[in-house]
Amino acid sequence: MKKEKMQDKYFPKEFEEKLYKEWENKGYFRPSMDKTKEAYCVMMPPPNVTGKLHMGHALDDTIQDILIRYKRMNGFNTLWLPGTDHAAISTEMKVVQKLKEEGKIKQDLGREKFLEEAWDWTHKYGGIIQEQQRKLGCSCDWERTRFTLDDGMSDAVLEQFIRLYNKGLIYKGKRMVNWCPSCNTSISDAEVEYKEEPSHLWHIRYKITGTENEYIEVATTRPETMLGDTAVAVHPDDKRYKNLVGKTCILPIMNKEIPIIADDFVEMDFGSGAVKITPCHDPNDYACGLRHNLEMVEVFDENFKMGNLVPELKGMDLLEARKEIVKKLEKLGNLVETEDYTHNVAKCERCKTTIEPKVSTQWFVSMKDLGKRAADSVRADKVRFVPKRYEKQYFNWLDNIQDWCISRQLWWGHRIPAYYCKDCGEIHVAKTCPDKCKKCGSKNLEQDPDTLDTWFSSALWPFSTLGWPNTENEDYKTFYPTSTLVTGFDIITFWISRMMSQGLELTDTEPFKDVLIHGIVRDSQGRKMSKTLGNGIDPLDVIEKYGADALRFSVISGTTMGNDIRFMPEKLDQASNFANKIWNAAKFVSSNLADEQKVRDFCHEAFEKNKAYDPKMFKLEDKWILNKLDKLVVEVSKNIDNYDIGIALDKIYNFIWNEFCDWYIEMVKSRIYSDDEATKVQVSDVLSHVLASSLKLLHPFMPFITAEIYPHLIVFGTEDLIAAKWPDIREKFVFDKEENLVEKLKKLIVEIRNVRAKMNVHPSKKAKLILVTDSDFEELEESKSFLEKLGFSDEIVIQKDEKNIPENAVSIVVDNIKAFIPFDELVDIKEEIARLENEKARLVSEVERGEKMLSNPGFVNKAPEKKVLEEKEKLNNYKQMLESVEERLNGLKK
RNA sequence: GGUCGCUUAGCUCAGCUGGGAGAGCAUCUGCCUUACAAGCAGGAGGUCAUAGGUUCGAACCCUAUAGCGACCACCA
Repeated sequence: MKKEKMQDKYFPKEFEEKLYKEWENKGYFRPSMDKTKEAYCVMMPPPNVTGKLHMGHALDDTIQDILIRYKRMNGFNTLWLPGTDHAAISTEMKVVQKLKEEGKIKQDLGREKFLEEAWDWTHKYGGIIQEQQRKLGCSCDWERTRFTLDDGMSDAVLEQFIRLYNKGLIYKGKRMVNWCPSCNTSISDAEVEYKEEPSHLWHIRYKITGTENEYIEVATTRPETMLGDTAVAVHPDDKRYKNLVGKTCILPIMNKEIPIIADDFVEMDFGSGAVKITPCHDPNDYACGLRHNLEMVEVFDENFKMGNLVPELKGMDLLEARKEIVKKLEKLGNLVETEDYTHNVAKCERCKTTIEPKVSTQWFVSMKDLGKRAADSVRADKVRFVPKRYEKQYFNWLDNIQDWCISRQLWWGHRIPAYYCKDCGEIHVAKTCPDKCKKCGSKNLEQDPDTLDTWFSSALWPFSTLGWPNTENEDYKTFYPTSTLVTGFDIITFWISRMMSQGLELTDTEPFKDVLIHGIVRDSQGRKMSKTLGNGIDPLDVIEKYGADALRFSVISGTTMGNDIRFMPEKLDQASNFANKIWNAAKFVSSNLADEQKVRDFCHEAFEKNKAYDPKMFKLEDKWILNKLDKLVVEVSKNIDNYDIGIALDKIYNFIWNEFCDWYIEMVKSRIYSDDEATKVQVSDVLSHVLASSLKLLHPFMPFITAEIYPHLIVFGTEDLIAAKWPDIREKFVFDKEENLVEKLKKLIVEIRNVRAKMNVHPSKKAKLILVTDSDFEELEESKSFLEKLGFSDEIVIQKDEKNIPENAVSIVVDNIKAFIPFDELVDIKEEIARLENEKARLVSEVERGEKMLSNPGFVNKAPEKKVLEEKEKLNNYKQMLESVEERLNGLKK
């Protein structure tokens, strides 16, 4: 079969899309479901259904794709399951916004119509990201795509809710929750972020009841809440206020008598040491209020405007009211001081609105036991975090966990499966509405209007996607628990800890074995990419310009797991230069291969099966590259297994560029162009094998270019690289000796070149090269052709002793090889002596260092034996070299 | 406030369990050598933040300090 000629230039756009379609059509993304193979499964963290791909996804997806492709090539039954998340608040906000633009509001529309709108929205904008993931080359099984609001997934959520409820782990309770006045819903602690804002600390004095001029001073950042104060608290040990505890004071403006109480949550050192207690509008105050059985007075109305406590302020915006109240207090003489103060303000993660604490009835998951189990499991090493340090963040969260508020006052999401009897109030938790109340028999039942936190369904992702609660289906049995979870550190608390706790509770096992944490992608200045800064880089623009392979390379090369990545556009140049280099090398190799059948007949299969190499088949440089390649395969495999994918990629990069292209191809060019067919067949075979193997190693990282090139080579098995077998791992490197020799010769060549440059020898001036060596004699004989590359020697003579060396020859020593180049009249003896003196000085210091090390009893006794032997050998080499240099020097000086 | 991380070449970053400092880009020198000038061959450039300690030996382990960053908690 004649191979098609490769395109002249590397244009990724010309084949990336074509290849992807081909892979998808041929079903390569589907798991093999071969029961004899070990399963490997990755669940893609579901992006927001209406989201777009950003650099974070590009990184996350690339890592996962690398793992999946690697495992696939290693014969695993691989499943990478993609999907999207309904993203409750985020999507609902967008739909509300859209309605607003049409002049409609959610409540007028009604629940059913609103949900229709939301589904329309989802269908319209959903799936964009999945198209983008295809462009990136993600080899996930699209046929198994899941959406968190799918029927199956919804059923899993109901099952989860009911099971936890029946076990008493879900309860409904009145609590102080974080309330977002803009989203109009409660949100969980994890959805709150804090932002420093400049503000003031107002010091206000409350008059002690029954006194004329005695006050107690409190400090607050929110004077507008003082209307709802129902106590003043001091620390029980605070001597300043000891005598006041139990007395009462007068709340200004309201002119209300409130108690002074002692509670040890008060910090004596802060402010005045006395705190006003507003149970309805501060979490600490609320807790304190419950402890002391204080009156609960709401200051605000349900829209977070001022309530009716002071009629003239009714309906006023909170910040306005703050000013008014401060004015009033000042007038009344109760304002003591206004201090500048920056404090952390709670903000809604989604819409950045200031969060208000609010007492309301919500559903909670009791997290204490669940959290402990999740933490213990990682402590017992049932799940491995990579890098390990992120375990601490995980523990930190779980060890201090609060109950999880899961109800949201939204419509877009899984509706809480709780039905209330309107007659007797009985709660029924069930998948569908019961016919009648189990207590009073009334048929007047109504479902809870609230929906569940998005993360409640996400917590089930590793198993609900596989068909749970049906644990008998093939996918669940095969792929659960999953293998590796890949995600960013920002989501450890939101997601990982919850998947762990829910997974352990509902499936009785850890949902994954490894957790691979990566950093975030920052801009070139190290800033977070954000919409407001406008510094985001659109991965699609990058793909358009440089190709997906370059993008993938740029986020993986030279990075470490868990560390942030600064995105340097220069790296894209490096990446596409690399791709171009590969392209050209492949073009060269493929167009110069000998007849395919002859190559196959020759010895090609020796590479494919784990056979020992036949040394007679190869030239020195072949052995060198083969040995290097085999070592590379071992190292890269090990690196990927350890998730050191950045290191793995850089090793492949270095091998292909520096070893294969710049040395091997250059070295064998004369053989490639040879008229002798046997020579050509031989070198074609090695060229094709080494390049094809490198492409295999590189394929997980840069799938497109590798797959495009691969069929142009002479390969065994499938021509579709995505399904090719990972290169064999050889136990023994039989050509270590040859590799070593070539490295020496490479050094020698460099040295010789330097000497020539130094001596100003014209390139056209040829010379004789005499190599003297005690060992490796045969190999040196064999390496004559290798050395011919030097190009300046008329003649290469190899001998065992230093006979017939002309006096004026320049000498170069590399390990146990001595080279002499008689430059005839060209050699300036003085310069040569100077050069040798330099060389001698270098060697003396090396010998000194070696001797010092080896005469050090600590080193000899404590260092690993291998290391000591290495050092000994090195020292011997240096000594020999030194001897030879000295000899030569003495000869010249005479 | 608690926890964690980072500090290595001009820039961006690697450096596995301690055993002679690395890559890419930038820069300098010489090459338009028929795969590739998006290239080739060479070179220069580092007290591995600082100060102590452990060790025969420290970029790596320990302690402290400084600068930067992240996460958690939140103080009214």
